[in-house]
Amino acid sequence: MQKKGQYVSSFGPDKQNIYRMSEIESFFKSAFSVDNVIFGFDGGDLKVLLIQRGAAPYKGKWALPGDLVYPNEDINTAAERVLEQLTGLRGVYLEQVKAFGAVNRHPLGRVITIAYYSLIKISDYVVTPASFAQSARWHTISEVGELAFDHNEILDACLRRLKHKVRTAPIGFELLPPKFTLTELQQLYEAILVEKLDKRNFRKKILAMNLLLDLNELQEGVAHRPAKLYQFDKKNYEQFVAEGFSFDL
Amino acid sequence: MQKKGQYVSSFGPDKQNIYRMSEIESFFKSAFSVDNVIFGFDGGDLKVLLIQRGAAPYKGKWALPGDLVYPNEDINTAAERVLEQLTGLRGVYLEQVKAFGAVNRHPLGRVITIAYYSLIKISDYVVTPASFAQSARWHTISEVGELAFDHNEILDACLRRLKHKVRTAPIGFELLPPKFTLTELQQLYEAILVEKLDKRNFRKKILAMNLLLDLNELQEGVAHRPAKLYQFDKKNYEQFVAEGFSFDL
DNA sequence: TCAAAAGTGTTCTTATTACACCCATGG
DNA sequence: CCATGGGTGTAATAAGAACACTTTTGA
Repeated sequence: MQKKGQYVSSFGPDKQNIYRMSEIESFFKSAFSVDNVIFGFDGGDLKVLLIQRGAAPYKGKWALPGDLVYPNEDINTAAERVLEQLTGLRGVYLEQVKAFGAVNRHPLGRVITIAYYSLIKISDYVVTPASFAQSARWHTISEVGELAFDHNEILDACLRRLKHKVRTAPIGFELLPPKFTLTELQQLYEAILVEKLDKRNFRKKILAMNLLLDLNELQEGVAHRPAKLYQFDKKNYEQFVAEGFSFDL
Repeated sequence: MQKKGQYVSSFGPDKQNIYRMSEIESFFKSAFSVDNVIFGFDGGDLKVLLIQRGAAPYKGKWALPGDLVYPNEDINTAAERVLEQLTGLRGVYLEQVKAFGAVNRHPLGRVITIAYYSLIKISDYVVTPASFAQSARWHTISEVGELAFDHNEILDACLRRLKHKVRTAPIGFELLPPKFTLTELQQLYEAILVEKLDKRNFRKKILAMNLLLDLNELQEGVAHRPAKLYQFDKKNYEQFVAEGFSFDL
């Protein structure tokens, strides 16, 4: 550990010569990456999109999709790029969670990674022809085994963040098709929160928010009473927020 | 932007030769830093400890204390080191918030920073002889002006996190001396939340949690009825958490 | 006519809010 | 004896939890 007084402070108040390479070059032998926990929902389970590694280290292991951040690329852009390269999707919900920076988290060098999660409609995802995408598969959250690197820890942190966020912001809809039934919505929440919810209380609460647009359409071809279809009313939500409303489920 | 199929994925499933320097060396021309929002409370205002920069860039501007992360140092360790070098304190509350990685956030190179905040008892802080610490001053949060780099954005993010966390975990006590009155505790919450609280309701709620140990001691030397002194009961808190309790104010 | 999921209200309990006066001390 | 902040309880309202039966469809 450095002794007191050598403090640098974002290139330091006291270090005039911070750019002498003899002093500073070792700081530039590191890299940063982004890793993206891509969540999907198939009507029953919450899923995460993992790729199987084709090269060492951790060859054959499942891992989160990620990549090194390019020198001229914002970290958010890097996360969007990883998502788009794997799924072809743009403009989906994406949130940074935190950085993971243990010294030995990557066996081949010092790599700090920034963890993101994104929410996609699983039906929008089609396997792209790119070779890396061939090795991608959806995994049910509860059945994810041991992952490469510190990716289990990253997945856990993103899951915790999602569980919290889904109760305080209307982001659950990002995982559903544009038209959905109240039961589908409830099952989504139950899958994320890992908790059964009371049907009547759930419907009462969500409908009272006035965020769902009743499409006056019904399910078709189901062997039971067809459910009404709803859509998330984003315009209303934004107006309510402007008036001081905050989503709370 | 890279074209599809060149995806690397934490050194990639498909890149056998990722370590050929011709391909990868440009990723290692970056650095990471930590920046630490050190909060304190003086009985009236929430404060943040800033340092005045003595060198370009942003010479003379106030900035968050921070430093580059050493090649063999965990990021949390780096944040602890920054805190200790500036304040002499160890083992205080410290939490990572998120990474900031805009390409041009640092004018002299590509530096991604990981933001932390910490909570210290302002009375424990004494200016250390180290030269960098001479330039450190406590600033009332509401009076912080324009800071160096993207430090206003970082401060805002840490403040938002603190506001949330202080309601869901008993971390407010980290900012108070070991013995405190209920009014001091309430004023702390009011300063952080920027909101007046009802005295009776606040006391009822906090005392009902059984987290405060009544020390059977009174304030001395005050020109009014002396208040009872309390202490945070960490043992009780940990036991309650184990039993399923969660702090909520 | 059966199976399967949709849809719908009320009661009870718990938490939140609003609010005003007497008390103990030092100056 | 005055000024200052400490300390206390209750009633009204709102939010959350528990709970069961009828409806509509396809097979």
